[in-house]
Amino acid sequence: MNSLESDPGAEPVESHGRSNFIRDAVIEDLKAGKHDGRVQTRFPPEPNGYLHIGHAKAICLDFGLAAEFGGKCNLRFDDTNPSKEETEYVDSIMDDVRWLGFQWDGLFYASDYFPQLHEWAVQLIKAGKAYVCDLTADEVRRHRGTLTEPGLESPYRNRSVEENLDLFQRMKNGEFPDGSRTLRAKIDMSSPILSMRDPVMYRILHMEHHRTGDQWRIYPMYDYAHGQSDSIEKVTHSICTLEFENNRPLYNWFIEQLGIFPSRQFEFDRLNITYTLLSKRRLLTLVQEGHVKSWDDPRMPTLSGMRRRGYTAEAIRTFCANISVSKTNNTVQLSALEYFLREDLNKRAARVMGVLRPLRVVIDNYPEDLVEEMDAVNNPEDENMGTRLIPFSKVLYIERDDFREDPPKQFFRLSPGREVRLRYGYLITCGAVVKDDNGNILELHCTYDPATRGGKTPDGRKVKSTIHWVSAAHAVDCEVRLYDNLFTKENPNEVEEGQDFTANLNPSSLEVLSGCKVEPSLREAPIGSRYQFERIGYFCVDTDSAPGRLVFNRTVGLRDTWSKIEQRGKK
RNA sequence: UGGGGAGUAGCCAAGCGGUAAGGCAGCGGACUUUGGAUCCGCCAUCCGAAGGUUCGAAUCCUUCCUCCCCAGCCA
Repeated sequence: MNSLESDPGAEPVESHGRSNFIRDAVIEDLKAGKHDGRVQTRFPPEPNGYLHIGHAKAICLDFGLAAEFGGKCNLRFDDTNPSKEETEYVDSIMDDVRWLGFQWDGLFYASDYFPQLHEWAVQLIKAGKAYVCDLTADEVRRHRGTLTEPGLESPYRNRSVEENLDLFQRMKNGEFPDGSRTLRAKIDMSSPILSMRDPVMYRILHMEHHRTGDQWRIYPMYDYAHGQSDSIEKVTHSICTLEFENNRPLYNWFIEQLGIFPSRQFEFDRLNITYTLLSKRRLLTLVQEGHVKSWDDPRMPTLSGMRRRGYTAEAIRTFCANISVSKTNNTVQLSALEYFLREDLNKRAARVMGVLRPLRVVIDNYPEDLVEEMDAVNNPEDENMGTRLIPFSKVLYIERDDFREDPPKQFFRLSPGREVRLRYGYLITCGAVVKDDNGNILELHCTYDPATRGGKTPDGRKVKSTIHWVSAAHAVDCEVRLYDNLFTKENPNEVEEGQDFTANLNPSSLEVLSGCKVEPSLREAPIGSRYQFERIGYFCVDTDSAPGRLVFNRTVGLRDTWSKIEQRGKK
């Protein structure tokens, strides 16, 4: 997994400076001289899964703001729940952030702050603001009340400071079993804000932590750890997603009670994309239940999956900059992501010719043993990428899709009696169609016009179509993996009663093609390298490749006007 | 239902009292040795609804409607 080190993707990140309400707030604070003009953010993932494109939006915001205003952005792992967290995730997250093109200032872990957090808890107990509660999880829930009814105070709410101190110490010492007691903040059981109804600060968990080992038997809850961690690092703008708006009063409460640096929380909308699931929990399910091969399966919206599929960091950043940041629930169409992907790949990917579904073509009037080297442009968008030579010979492969025995209206490609251009080759005219006993087309016999070498037409004659090809004797065999949406529904979460999102899985999200033919220049193509197969799409060399065994991923297809016309004709 | 958020085109999204930016998608056309790329044009008399204030309202006020989040010892 993650074996694309060859592509650090760390181009310098320019700040786009596109306006959004959080950026506006930062500018306001700067104008007001807040924090002496200091801007500091943080990206705080929990290491319980791989990062996906939704995280990329947050990363671009957090790091982008810091970069734009000369501030700092830390990477902080929110590792307060050892039951879900692993170092594998920590490592992948660091890889992904770097690959996206960002470098953190400080690298921290919430677990670094366990001692300080503990000390503050003791301080709150002494101040009568926290107490040890012996209620079970179930009892706590029943005491919490409902949306419309106030909660009930815990019978343990008014223990003496001494008793609380003693009990908390013994919790810490590991004297009590999991779930038997908690430390709770003493706030207000009748608050209309549920998170203020004496929230749990610490729970007992006899569990190995990925960093602190068996040092702790009590672990702080998110609400008790997050704001203080921000505060310790002197984060000025703590940016998170909308669902945490409910937690903001509590975030502020701890900071105020403790009288520590007042980090301020801002919430923005999380990213949704059609036909895509962006939830670590669900992505974990896909991996664990084997619906995909791994976290970096190219069909996954994880950054590692997208990277393996051939996405560039630049394309993802441009996408994030363009969808902007607001507070509305939204679902961006997949086509928007693909647009920015193609836009970037168009500029950087070398053009090559590759035939996915080969159809043999014999040029009857071409000399038996002649091989000509044809000049081809590597990238019409970038002259600096130069040219290369492609061998042309008597027997070629063309795409099966580029031939129709009985061409529909508007089909401009090859058909009996018709002339087309072989890109950088010659103009050829189709003669005989050879079939087997079942009527399957085996090969085509064509004739070429020697005056059209390189695909030129000295007589000014026009052909309606130019198609790609590969010389049969020189072609390199390879496997090509075509990907389609992982889900068949725009909203994969929309399911019938009794089903779960896996019911919307697309059974043909992966199509493996073998016996594909690519031009010889690709023989030694390194893993991760990206190409445009002319007229087909963008492809990259997959990590499953090995010497003598080339595997390509289709990153995304080219815009396909013909298929649109054809679809329209069918309706 | 108590609390917290949000409603501008098919999808994102600017706009902050002076008469609806931009992008994606779509449609038309030009160009083309990729049906690619590029270029040009079209695409909201209207901003969830209804009232009101104002010379003037997407922007201010009132009421209503819809959607999202919160009742983990998850984050």
